[in-house]
Amino acid sequence: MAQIKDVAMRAGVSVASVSRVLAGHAGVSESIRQRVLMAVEALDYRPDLAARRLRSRRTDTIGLIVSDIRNPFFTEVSRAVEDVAYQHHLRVILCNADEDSEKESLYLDLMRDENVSGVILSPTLAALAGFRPSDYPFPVVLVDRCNRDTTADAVVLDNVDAAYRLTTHLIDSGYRRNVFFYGTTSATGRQRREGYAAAMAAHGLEAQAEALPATVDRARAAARERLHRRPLPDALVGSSGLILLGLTEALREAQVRFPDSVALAGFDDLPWTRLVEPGITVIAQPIYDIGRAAIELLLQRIDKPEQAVRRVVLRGELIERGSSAKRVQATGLTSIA
Amino acid sequence: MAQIKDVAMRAGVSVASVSRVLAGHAGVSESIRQRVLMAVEALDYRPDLAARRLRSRRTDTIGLIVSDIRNPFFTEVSRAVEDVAYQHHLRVILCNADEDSEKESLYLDLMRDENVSGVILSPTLAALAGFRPSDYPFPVVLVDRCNRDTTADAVVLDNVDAAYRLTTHLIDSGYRRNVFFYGTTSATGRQRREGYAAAMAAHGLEAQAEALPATVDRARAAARERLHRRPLPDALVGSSGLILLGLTEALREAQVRFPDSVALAGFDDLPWTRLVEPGITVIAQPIYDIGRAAIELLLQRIDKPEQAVRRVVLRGELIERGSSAKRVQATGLTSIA
DNA sequence: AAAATAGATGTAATCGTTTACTTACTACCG
DNA sequence: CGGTAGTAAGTAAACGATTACATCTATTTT
Repeated sequence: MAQIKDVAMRAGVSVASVSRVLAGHAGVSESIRQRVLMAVEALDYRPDLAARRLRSRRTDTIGLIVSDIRNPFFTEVSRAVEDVAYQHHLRVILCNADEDSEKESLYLDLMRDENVSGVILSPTLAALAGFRPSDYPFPVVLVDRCNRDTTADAVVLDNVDAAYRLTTHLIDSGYRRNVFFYGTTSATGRQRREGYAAAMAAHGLEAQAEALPATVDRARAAARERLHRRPLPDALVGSSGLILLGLTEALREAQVRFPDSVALAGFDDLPWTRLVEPGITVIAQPIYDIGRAAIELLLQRIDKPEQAVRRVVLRGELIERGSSAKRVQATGLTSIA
Repeated sequence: MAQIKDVAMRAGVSVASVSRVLAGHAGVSESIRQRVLMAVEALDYRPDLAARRLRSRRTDTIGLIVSDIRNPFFTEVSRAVEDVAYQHHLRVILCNADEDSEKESLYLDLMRDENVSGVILSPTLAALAGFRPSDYPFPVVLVDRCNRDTTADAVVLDNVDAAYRLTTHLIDSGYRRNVFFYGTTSATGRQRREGYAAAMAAHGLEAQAEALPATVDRARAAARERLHRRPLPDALVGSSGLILLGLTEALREAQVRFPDSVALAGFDDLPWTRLVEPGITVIAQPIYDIGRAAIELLLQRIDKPEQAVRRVVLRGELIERGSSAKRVQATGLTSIA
């Protein structure tokens, strides 16, 4: 394997010059530049990254810590992050913290060991409470989750507003007894519940929110249980893609047709929400953009560590489908046997 | 930041002893061992990974190169790989090659630069043709895609057999004019087409296979086109989860009900295949197991580079659902206006 | 009891870069 | 014309571990 000194020798220059050419530093004559590049080419020289990282104290690596890459939201975020990162010659270390704050801080320690240039984090509630960027030896950008009072770079959806609009849409469509299933494990679920509650209150309706861990299984179980209680809800609302999936499965399983018996709506415009007849009304998040904004914020922060803290809030788009079709006013006939 | 010499000083031993204790090497007395561990604890010492990697020439990092992490198949594979890798204190570098052989070899070069311990690769056709593990400076395990004559560690599904069983099931259920939509960009699609063709031939039926790039959009377009031609197929079969999704969208869009007008079946037991009424018949792949087998194979290969080449073939499970329900024998009445 | 061996520990070389510092040269200015 | 910048290139000292090799002690062997 060719080393930098081999290149230097072949080009008839010092190793310092080779290093300078490769780093793109100014102040190196064109003739040396050319000779070095030719030698690099001829020897197929590739710098040893371990040595470079040791000496330069930079790793050009970032960490991405999410709860679970299998959650389609984070899948898409990770794809965006990786696209942009690789374009900037950065590596990405992906970590699944499984909504477990212990695992999360384990991974954050790992990031320190790796001496990463920065981290994109979708924090657990524990990490978010009293989160201070200065507690970490690297820049951190929060994604998807962030409290109102958190002072850190962050990219989030307008959760409260989106849930408010979704709920209002249901009410306007004639559904009044709307039950909101939300994840308690993250700040996002709480904020969406808040928007839901506000919309219900604005119409003089009683909020019924069911708190649960944000998994498909738990959502299915909770919905199943709720469908056995009376009075039956007018609509079920899921605060995330996973929860919405669980709700949908429960309705199918109980053979409750929507929107005839119970309407349905939720978050995340995943392919299946279009396929399930008659289509599910959702708030579509610009997920790829969220990921891209996060990595771009991080790149800027790495570049200018002292720059003012910034928060990017993206707007969710309401997509109306059959699952929340305007209710035919035949009150009293909507309950199932 | 504490260094190894600080630890050595505090423990009253040499740096070599500290290194040996941390590496878990034998031949170090219990008393020194204890003193070192206490000093490490007291100073919160964390070894510098760049230095370690430079000197030891090992990175404890592996590469995972797939076409697109957003493909649920690879999402699940990556989760399995990461789970096992982190358990073994290995980092994972994830790369999306987008089914582009140029990008793929770019990433393979990157793996060389990173001096990874090994790579798990879902190869493009170009990479697979004449693939030789010895062409790479690191061990490679193939996943999902592999030719009959490829001599390399690999983990794949019994593609030919699975497609054969799926097709036979359709034929047995009364569907004879079955059109197979398969991806040409990977070896997997071709193998599944082979199984399909064999099953059709075994029943004296004419195979109709539509080749296309394995994306949702292309599959939807191809199916849409086919649904405008006459005679209408008895069944559509998709050779992957993405293709099956495209087919399903096309059927919905054309308002063709399945299985009444046209039956439907395919690969990958994704959550939505259960939700779409009346459920879609699929071959379920043990995806997590595929990923786990791949990383385990890689770990063993790293451990014993000279070990014989191994191939793990996992069996797909046929899950029958409504989309391929036994046809009511009312021949001639199945075409739509 | 001397020699050989094994085992624990320490010393210092090494991994392959980047970069601070030195040197050489040129050009400009008073 | 001497002195002073300014620029381009080179020399060698980091970076912080691991590990080959040397050393020392204790034990076994002859």
